[in-house]
Amino acid sequence: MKNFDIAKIFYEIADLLDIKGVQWEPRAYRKGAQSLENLSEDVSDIYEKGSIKALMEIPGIGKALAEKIESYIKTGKIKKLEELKASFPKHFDELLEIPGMGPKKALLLNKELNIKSVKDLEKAIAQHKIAKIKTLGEKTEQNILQGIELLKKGQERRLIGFALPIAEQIRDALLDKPFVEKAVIAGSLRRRKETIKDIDILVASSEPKKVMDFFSSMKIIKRIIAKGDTKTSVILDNNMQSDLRVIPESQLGSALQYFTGSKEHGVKLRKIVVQKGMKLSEYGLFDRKTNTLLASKTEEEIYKKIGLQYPEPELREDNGEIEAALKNKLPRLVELSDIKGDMHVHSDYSDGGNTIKEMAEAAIKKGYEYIVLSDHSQSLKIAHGLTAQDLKRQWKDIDKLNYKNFKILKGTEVDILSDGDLDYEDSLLKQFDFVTASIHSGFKQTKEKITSRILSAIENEHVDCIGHLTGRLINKRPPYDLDTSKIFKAAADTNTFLEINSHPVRLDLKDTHVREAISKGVKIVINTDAHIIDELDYMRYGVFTARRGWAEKKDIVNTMSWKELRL
DNA sequence: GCCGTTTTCGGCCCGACTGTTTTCAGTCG
Repeated sequence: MKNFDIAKIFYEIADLLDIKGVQWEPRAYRKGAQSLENLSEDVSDIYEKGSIKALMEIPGIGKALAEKIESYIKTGKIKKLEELKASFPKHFDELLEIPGMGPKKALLLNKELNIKSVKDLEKAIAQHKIAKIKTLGEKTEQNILQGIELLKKGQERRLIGFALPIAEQIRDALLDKPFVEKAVIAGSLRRRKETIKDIDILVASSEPKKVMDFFSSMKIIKRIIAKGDTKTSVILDNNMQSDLRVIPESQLGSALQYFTGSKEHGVKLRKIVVQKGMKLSEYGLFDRKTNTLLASKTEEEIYKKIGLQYPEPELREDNGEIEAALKNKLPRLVELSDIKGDMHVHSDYSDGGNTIKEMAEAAIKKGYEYIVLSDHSQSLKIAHGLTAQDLKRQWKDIDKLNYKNFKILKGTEVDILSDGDLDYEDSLLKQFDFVTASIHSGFKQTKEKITSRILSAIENEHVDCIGHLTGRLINKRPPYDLDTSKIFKAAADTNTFLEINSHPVRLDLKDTHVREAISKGVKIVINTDAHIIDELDYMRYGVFTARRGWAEKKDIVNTMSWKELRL
């Protein structure tokens, strides 16, 4: 679909126009881009049916943007972007990726210190030049430095929500080939870590050369680092590294065990193997004395022969899973198919991109029994937070939508305000079926203050759940300072649920929090916080996080039907 | 650059937070 490619270009144009100091236009491009992303139909199809005129029917697309879409469909290029790019130094737009760096600061730095790239900027900071600029200062210099560090980390490790779809695309392309028997994603992606450094793929095939040739000629590959009989390493066009290994199908299990990791899990596992008079490598499990092959085809066989319960990949971090497996005490992890509803979704009543009806019908398609419509509360003006009057209208709308075997529950994502009060009165809160309370302001308050804000929300009898507890945005914003153990205890005591927000940039609670919370008796809800129907698909990332936190079905609230929930 | 009238120009979500400038500009969501 071309929609997303064009949207990306529009976003780029918007950024560059921002640097130029152009007013309003960037907003128009961003709006147009968003609109394209929300479109279910391919723009090329729309264009073919009714040319420019049909394109202009799309909200946020006028004559100018429609012409640019036409140009992209016809030529694969948009002249305006090329021209804008040409008017800036080559890596100048990278500066905007630094958190806290906007167009104005970037332009100022360029003017005062001739800074053209992140590299130039680092040099200037090392020489302490930023602090000396009139309108900037010591703090700003430090903040920029931290921003650069965060940015670099971000480049090292990409979000699983970014990496997994790419890995799946490569895997599926391989599976399509007749000379590929099996293709599996391994490494940290298979363990479902929240961030990923490179993409590891294993292929079972008896024709390794053909596999390597196909892989290294794929379109998304930018550069080949190494290419051999069993292993090929490449750099993808998104700058991630990807390693492909080819083995005979008979060794897929041992190879998968080896290349899934983690390293620590493997080390400890092999220690036990040695104690038992065996040896384990990527080629198989062997008897140490006779060198006879004991197992290699599947991971299940291998773990069984070692005398261990099979650990799901998400558990393999040497966090006690080997000890538990020896005693046959591994948890039976929750699965995506256990999820019966999404308890935190938005609609176009606040800042969502789809109507209640559209969200509901997308949820029905996923096989859910319910959603909890949880639009923002009144103080969050930026997101069109709902007033009590808006809610009355919304509830009427919900009541009109009456589905068989599917329920739209009346909820809210109510703001926990800076002073700790909730954004709605108790008399209103009690009318909701389900109340999620979240923080969207005052991120930099002291640990005591933020903790007490959350504790008071937890203690409110009408609050059912706390949304994205720590507020972190992976690689972008650190979590706020919190006393999580106090919070987990209070949540358990009051039977207030904690959310795993499944958005790949949040994953909040994170895996380790989940495990701790569950051990203290806290119940967890896995939500997507979807603002458009496509984001309902984020559910799997939340489930991954729950599994990495050793969560079972019984720990997860939304594995229950809405009747069991008794809302 | 889009949209919707007041029908061809003027408005476009706006408040919190930060740092530094002392009365506000830049960034974020």
